[in-house]
Amino acid sequence: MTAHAVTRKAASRSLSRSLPAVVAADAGTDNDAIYARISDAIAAHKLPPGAKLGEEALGEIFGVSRTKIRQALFQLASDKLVTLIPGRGAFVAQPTVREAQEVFEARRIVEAAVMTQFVARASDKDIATLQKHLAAQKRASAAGNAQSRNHLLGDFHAVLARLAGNAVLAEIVEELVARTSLITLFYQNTRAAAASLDEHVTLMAAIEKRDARLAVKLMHEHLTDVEEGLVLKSDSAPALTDLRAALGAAGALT
Amino acid sequence: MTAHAVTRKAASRSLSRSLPAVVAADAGTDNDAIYARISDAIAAHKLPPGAKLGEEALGEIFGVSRTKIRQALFQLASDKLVTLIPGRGAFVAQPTVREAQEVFEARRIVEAAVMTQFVARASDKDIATLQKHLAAQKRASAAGNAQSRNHLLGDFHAVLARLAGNAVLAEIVEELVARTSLITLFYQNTRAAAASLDEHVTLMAAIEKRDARLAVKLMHEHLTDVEEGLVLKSDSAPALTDLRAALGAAGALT
DNA sequence: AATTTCATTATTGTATACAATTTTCAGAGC
DNA sequence: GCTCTGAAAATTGTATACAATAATGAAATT
Repeated sequence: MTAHAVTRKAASRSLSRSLPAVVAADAGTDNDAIYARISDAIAAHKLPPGAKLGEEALGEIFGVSRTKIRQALFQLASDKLVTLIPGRGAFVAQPTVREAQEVFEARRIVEAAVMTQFVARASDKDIATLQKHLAAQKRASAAGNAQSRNHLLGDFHAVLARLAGNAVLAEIVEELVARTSLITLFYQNTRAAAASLDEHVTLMAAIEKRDARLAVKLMHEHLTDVEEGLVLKSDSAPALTDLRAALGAAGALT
Repeated sequence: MTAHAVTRKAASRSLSRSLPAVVAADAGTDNDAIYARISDAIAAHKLPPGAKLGEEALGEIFGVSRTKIRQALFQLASDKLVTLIPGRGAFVAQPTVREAQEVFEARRIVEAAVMTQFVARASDKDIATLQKHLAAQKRASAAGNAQSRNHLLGDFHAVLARLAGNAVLAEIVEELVARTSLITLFYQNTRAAAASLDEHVTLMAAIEKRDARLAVKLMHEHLTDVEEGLVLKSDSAPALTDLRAALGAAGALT
């Protein structure tokens, strides 16, 4: 009984699951497929912060009972993507300015360390993997696919962390990246995503030269740049959304 | 609808809930009281790694249905204290050597940063809070209460992180501290806990002098010392335990 | 005697049913 | 017209029931 099975989160969260696949339609109702679909919808800005996530409504959309929906919602809450208000239900989280700052501060700390480790330990194959990922970012950006591009821009950090070799740190980064995507929705992003891509390119160059000090410095600046691109949005969003539309109806009877 | 309620984890995990309280007996069956009781039992080494956590058995002990037990188990799995094997059930996690190393590496990175921030931002009141906590550690140690002492030794790090002002980092530290307590069970701790206490005292001195550089260095060394105090245990534990005994029977009909 | 097979038992996974709470909104009162 | 009250509706919280899967153990076969 060595028993080191998935701890659920590890299996589900992996942002790095291949990019295109079927984006909208029915992607099965496997246990954490529901988690992934809601999470993706939030990351893709289909579900605005504050949106009510009714259990029965979600159950109808996914064609499962409230039981599984609740599981997914609890997990999303544990990842801070959803806020549970006892007796009232689940809502897409609305990160505060303070929380946003703290997330970026945490990312600078953790990802700087991750970068150091990556440059020190990475094999040529690891670097090649990262290069291919960067190429995919460029393609999505050139193709004008904003959703895919944004997903990949965040995923780049997750992949880098995973390749750095410390799974504990990698999971922390993945969680923080997911929260960041929610933050970028809630606060206007004045900087073009193109700037982020450029910085990834510069970062990659430092990595290829195995210049750890430079790479860490660039990562730090990159994250600060992204944070500074955010500004407190004037007011808040509508908060009421058609769940079925946002999640790309897949449930029973149309 | 500002709606920033508890996200469940935040409310439940806080190691810092006051120390003594009722340790064994029935501490209610509030939603996350169950999480806390199981978590504490693991941290207190009442439930050995590998122990089966049957849903029905736990339900009887706590006097609730499997529904709530399942919630708690999922949450524990998300915190890596419990391993869920699909179709087989829940077991107290058995951290690998690799995982243990990664946790300590992560702690060094995060807690060094936390220390920097604490020294920079802490008010005199914050430092006093920490001093009082250190006094409690000394008392528990002097009293020979191993369980309370161990709890407080870990809690010290969590309190420090919480006082440093970044809630995101604080939660990460709390999670890592909880995992550490599980690790220290699975691997022999050759270093006496007294050594840990000594290092906390030294750490506190550096903090009082507001010597950030020294405090960070000491924190780094402290965590490395603790890690080096661990050795791969000869073989594994019994893995079969009487749940009711471990959790301090509180359920119905004795 | 050891191993395989298969029915039995136990446990987990999911759905449904019921209880408790909150929301909604009509109507009374000011 | 506005606010307060309270019953009805809707939604969440919890328990139970059923289905599916895994563990157990006895009988049969080699």
